[in-house]
Amino acid sequence: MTKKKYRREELLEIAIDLFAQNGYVGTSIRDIAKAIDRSVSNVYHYFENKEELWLAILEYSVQGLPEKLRSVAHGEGEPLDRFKELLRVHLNRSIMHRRETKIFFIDEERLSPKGKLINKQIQKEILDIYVEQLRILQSHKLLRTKNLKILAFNILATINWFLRWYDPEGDMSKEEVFDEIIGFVLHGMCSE
Amino acid sequence: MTKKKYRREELLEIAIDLFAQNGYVGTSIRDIAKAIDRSVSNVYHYFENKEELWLAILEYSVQGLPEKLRSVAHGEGEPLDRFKELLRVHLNRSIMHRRETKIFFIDEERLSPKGKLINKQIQKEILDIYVEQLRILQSHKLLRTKNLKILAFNILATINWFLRWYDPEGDMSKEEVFDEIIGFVLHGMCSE
DNA sequence: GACATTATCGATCGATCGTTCTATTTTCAT
DNA sequence: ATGAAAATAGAACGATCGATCGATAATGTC
Repeated sequence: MTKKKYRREELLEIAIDLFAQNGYVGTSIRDIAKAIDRSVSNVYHYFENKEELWLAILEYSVQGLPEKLRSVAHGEGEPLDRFKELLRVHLNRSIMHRRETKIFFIDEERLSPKGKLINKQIQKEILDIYVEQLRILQSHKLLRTKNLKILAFNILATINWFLRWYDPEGDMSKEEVFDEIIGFVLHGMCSE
Repeated sequence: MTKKKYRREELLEIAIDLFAQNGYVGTSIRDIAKAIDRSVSNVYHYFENKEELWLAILEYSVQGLPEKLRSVAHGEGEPLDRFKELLRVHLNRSIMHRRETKIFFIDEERLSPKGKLINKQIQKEILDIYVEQLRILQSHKLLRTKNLKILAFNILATINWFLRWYDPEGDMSKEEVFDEIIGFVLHGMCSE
């Protein structure tokens, strides 16, 4: 039982690596099988087809993100502090699931209708969480704009883009970078 | 003479459409040929191979972006006004070359070393332009952070992400959205 | 130890991929 | 009008793709 899970998750791990590096279309079942030194049929033994494998990865990692964000958003404390915590948790989760998060944003247009739907749905869930939190901040007169949706998009832009440039081996610590990003989201680039 | 250019650019236009929609790996030469109702060999008559076609698209559209941004950045006026204009021109250019800009950011990892190099180079050029302008603003004590590179990344995040969510058919005009984004970049989400 | 289940493999399928080849038509300068 | 050059088409190549098949090996249950 645990053995079965284990061998299956080994496959998932390898697939995550390859998908993150070469994308959905750019990764073949043979690539995955070769990388883990198994046969092609072995992959099909654990996953019905290529897209189910892809979706299993999403389920394996990204799918839990909305729930996690919600639990933080609905926590205690000052609204603005909660929002900062939301950003921090989101950033942290992105970096902990770096590969899966990358996968989530590449080749999204190349999935089947079912896959596309799931992808879009998760993205919408996350957007809604942010819009909801922004609405609370707005009711406290803490925001400088009333276009909550665009504001949420801009915030998510900053969060989702950072995986593209952040280098874990760089000279800045994770926390420093997070503070920098959160500062930007809250106050932008200007000093006054 | 113009005929040759014309037929070649017809091909480019179709290729841009398909690449933007299905990505580099997701678009076959046959797809392109079929879409424009020509033969596969005809495509190879105008472009040496698939990647040269891809690079021709970059040259055709995106390659001119750094030059354009530089000309705006080196223009006249107050530094902060110049920077706003820089953002506006960049956003406008993105939306005018919507498909090509999308192409520029998808499948970048799946190119040959040569293609990857060109892609990275253009991105670095653009980043440098922003860092340079931010340095000027910093010397005028207009910035709230000293991490210019991270700040530039965050700004570019907002600009480059907006193509993912902006709907030209939506109820907000282009200019309204631009103002919203520029406001976010300058002052973030908070009112004070 | 017998037996059903699970895991794994190699071979193979038809489809499609990027690319090349040869041949034919069209265009254009002379 | 003629001949070179450019444009186009169709067939084919070897490689690879996702997926399936039947057979074999490993595992767990009774």
